[in-house]
Amino acid sequence: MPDRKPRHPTINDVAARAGVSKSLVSLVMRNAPNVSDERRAAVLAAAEELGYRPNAAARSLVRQRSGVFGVVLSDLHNPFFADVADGIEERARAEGYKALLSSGFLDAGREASAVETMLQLRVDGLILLGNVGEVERFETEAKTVPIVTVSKESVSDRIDSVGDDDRLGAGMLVDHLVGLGHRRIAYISAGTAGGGPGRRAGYEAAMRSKRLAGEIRIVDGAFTHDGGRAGMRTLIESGELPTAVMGPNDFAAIGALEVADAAGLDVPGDISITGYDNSHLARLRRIDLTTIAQPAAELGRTAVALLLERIDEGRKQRRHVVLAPKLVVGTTTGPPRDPQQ
Amino acid sequence: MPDRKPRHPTINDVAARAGVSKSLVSLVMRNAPNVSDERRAAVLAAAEELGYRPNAAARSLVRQRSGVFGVVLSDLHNPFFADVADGIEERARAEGYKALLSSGFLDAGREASAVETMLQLRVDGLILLGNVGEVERFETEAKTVPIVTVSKESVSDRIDSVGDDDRLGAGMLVDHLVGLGHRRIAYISAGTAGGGPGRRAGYEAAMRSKRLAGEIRIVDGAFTHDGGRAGMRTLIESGELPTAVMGPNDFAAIGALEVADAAGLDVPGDISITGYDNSHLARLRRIDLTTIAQPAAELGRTAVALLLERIDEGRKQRRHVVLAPKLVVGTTTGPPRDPQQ
DNA sequence: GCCCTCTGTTGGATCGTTCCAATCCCTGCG
DNA sequence: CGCAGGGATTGGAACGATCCAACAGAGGGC
Repeated sequence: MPDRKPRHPTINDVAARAGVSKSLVSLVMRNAPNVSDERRAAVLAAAEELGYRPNAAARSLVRQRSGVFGVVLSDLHNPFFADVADGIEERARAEGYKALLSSGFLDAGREASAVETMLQLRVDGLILLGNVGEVERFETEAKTVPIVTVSKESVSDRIDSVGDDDRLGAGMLVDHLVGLGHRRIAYISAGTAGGGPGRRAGYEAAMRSKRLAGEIRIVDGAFTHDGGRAGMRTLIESGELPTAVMGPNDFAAIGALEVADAAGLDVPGDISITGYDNSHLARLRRIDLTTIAQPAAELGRTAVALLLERIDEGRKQRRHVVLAPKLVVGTTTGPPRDPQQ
Repeated sequence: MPDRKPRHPTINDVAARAGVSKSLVSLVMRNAPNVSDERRAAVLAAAEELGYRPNAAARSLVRQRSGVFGVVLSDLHNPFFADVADGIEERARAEGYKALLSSGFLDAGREASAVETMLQLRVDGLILLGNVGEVERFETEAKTVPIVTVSKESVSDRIDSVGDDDRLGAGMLVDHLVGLGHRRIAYISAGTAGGGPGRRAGYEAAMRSKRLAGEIRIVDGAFTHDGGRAGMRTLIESGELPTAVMGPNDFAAIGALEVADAAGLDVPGDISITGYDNSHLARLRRIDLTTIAQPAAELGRTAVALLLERIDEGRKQRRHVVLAPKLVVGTTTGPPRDPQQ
């Protein structure tokens, strides 16, 4: 069979061509000092001619570190995660690490399998972005690799986390709405993924502290467009429309917004809608959602910093970093038509 | 120093604990036949107890294949790429491969470095999604790894590609606009990335075939929100507003839309706007962009299929697969206010 | 002239797997 | 009873890098 697929040249091929030992090639590749200029040049030339490229698998095997951080994000379509990923990559690169991503497709099983892949690759650190499944599943693996979750507080003391204060953020939205005169404020819930539980708890707590415990109303949804749609449909079909609806994130809030639009409801006249994340989706002029801004890139950078603390400084005890959320008022909220006393 | 970080257990640790040879552990792990039930059970139990996880680096080193496809996407924020990535992952998984992603951050240098990382990892195939740089840079590496570009036709005969017919798609938009009565149709260009050149060429060709060569007008932009904004601003500030503007993709078109809105222009009354991709952004009710639908998931699946043809069937000659674009009419296009003869 | 240091270079062991050939044990058949 | 054949198991040689101890040669100091 002619035209066999050429094999990758190895360090030995380069050594033979440059007339030096493989050790010297290795030194040149890692550009170590104490290599004579002529040999260095010869090795580089040989490598160039052969199209040599170090084999990361072999390197990682002997060095016992891969120089890679794995990022498993729950949903590639959520722009908020893209912002966080930017922050991760930026910081990782600055520290000499690569970031490799994998999607969990909003499914606990596929998420776990993505994590498994990363662990088999022996990543030097693992970042879970808005993961769907229970963080504690990875308790055991955290003994050998540092793991950080973003937007979801971990209760394991081997797993670090970084997020904004979801309870506080949700509370700020309730305060904002109540300040406008709302009382019947519903919440579209999104299960246990990411900041779901915290936001929901924040909503409930804030409602209670405003003496609106009786008005607490939670419908099922999800962190997706469709999830928001479903939640809003439930509310409309119930016949008892609240005057305001809080979505678990921007994505879902926009779904809710669309259903409201389609039902002929005026936003915010008939109903106010809020999101969470301040993704650039929310900032589209025609959407202009009232929402909570999370410092996405900062979240990403911090996640990397937490990994580095464990790797370089050998930190052993858990850290949970909480960043401050910020209210962003758009045009999807306003006073209710008939102010309630 | 107490509490040393535990090392990963190896196949030898499992073998010792189960009282068998490492070879047998290897056989069990790959669940080979001809292993007695009792030994198999013993090995699995030992592996479980130790939390054994195969080391992908070691495996890939000896097997000379990693079981991984690398995906370098130019922009994590572009929802169109997320759709394509879904298709890639789906098909890869079905074929027993993993897909790992890396972002090129819309920068040729960082893109090249992401590709380099993938190559060092010895991925079994590489997919470039809407890449910014010249595909031909990777001509040499394509000798050892199959490479497919999505949304950008390659002129190298070692690199396959899959995309929709950008020229045709752009032509369909021109036809649509001309059919509505438009003549002064401008195009916001986005350089050489992804389908840029094809779409632009399609626009120019269609204008000419409609005998509107004299109306061809191209302003600089980019495949981003800001790129579309800048293009639209240029048009507005020129004082000579066209009656229709075509964006190079949805993202940019929406940026243009926002600038038009902000300038108090009625869309489509004063100006019609079109995009490209039919990303779910375009389908937001409040946006409802006229655009061209690309079969995103199908693009992704096809990209994987092309890799597999090279890997499994040893195909050597180049293939370029072109899928059919489809016009999706929204409410951002309509007849011009003063129909031009 | 001898020893010591420093610079530059080298071979061999090693990382954790897979693969291959070799071995061992058992069963059935002539 | 001997032997072929098959199933189950094993040790050792890869794979392609890094790291370490060792060493050659050039000066320098005494």
